Amino acid sequence: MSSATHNRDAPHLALEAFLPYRLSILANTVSNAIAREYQGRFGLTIPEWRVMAVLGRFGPDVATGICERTAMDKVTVSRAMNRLIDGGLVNRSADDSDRRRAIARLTRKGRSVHDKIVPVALEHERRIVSTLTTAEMAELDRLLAKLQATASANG
Amino acid sequence: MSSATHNRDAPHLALEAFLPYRLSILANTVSNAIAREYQGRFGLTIPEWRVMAVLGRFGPDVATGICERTAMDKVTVSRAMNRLIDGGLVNRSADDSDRRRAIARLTRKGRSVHDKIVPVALEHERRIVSTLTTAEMAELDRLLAKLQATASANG
DNA sequence: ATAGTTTTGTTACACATGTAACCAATTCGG
DNA sequence: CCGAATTGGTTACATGTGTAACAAAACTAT
Repeated sequence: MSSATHNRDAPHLALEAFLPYRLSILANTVSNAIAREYQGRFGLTIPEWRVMAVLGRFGPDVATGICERTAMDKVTVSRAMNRLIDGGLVNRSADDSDRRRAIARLTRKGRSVHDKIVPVALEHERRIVSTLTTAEMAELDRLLAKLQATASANG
Repeated sequence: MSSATHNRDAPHLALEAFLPYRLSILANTVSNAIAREYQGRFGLTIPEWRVMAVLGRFGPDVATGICERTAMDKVTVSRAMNRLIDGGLVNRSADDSDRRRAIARLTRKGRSVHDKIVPVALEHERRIVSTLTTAEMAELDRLLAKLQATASANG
């Protein structure tokens, strides 16, 4: 096993304290843990589940709307939607007033799957934040919002 | 444009407040912003830069060690290392006491690139956290550590 | 009306990724 | 010792991803 000491005489990045790195690890750990559940039980990928969550949360929507709400690429959304349609979880109907647009909505089956996953996802989140006090949760909320605002602006 | 109101009478997930989702967006926003800089200027991918950061931070190491420190898959590390070796940024020498192991280290060129990127990465991080007070930074640090510990345990 | 532009969504391509299978070196058990 | 299990690392395959090119529909403005 190599030493845990770091180089003192050269510039280096304290990776274990570097915010982008920590955020990335944390986000992956959390997302993957939840994803395992709905991938195993329902065969859904992360983009697929996100599309369903948006439809369940905000009602029928066009692909562009889902892009905005999920921050996912439109290609990713397009493909996720097609897989959901193949699986019978979502259907799509043309918008008569603008035939480029296709309005997606959860099917009865899709709604049923959605309603089964939501509690699982919420329970998972609850477990993860369960070590935080109410005040800490509020503070986390505030800090994440602040960071996101700055990061988006600098993007 | 569809309404911003949500479904009140069915279970739904308030995506915009859902922690895994927010973490994922934030981590991607931040990582991509920094990645653009070292991809554009040095042609490095995120895994490649992470390998270099670990070698610069902790000194020569075997692939397994890098996997542990970065939480990246061993295949990802293997490929990133090979690209770095092709580019002359890293070299590898067999460990005589265990010839399965190959110890990677930054070349002079690799060290030079590393030393150019570190300040850029730190400056980027500084910009992002610059809206936080010292107390908020400390709190963020604490909260992320707490979340990571719980998430890892539940993984 | 109609040419040019914008918007919505899909397809083609190039590339990154993880799982699983694999090879080679080492260690473990008898 | 010697075969079996383990470990370090790479390769093959299937899949996921984003950029760019594209097609179709709808605006815009003469």
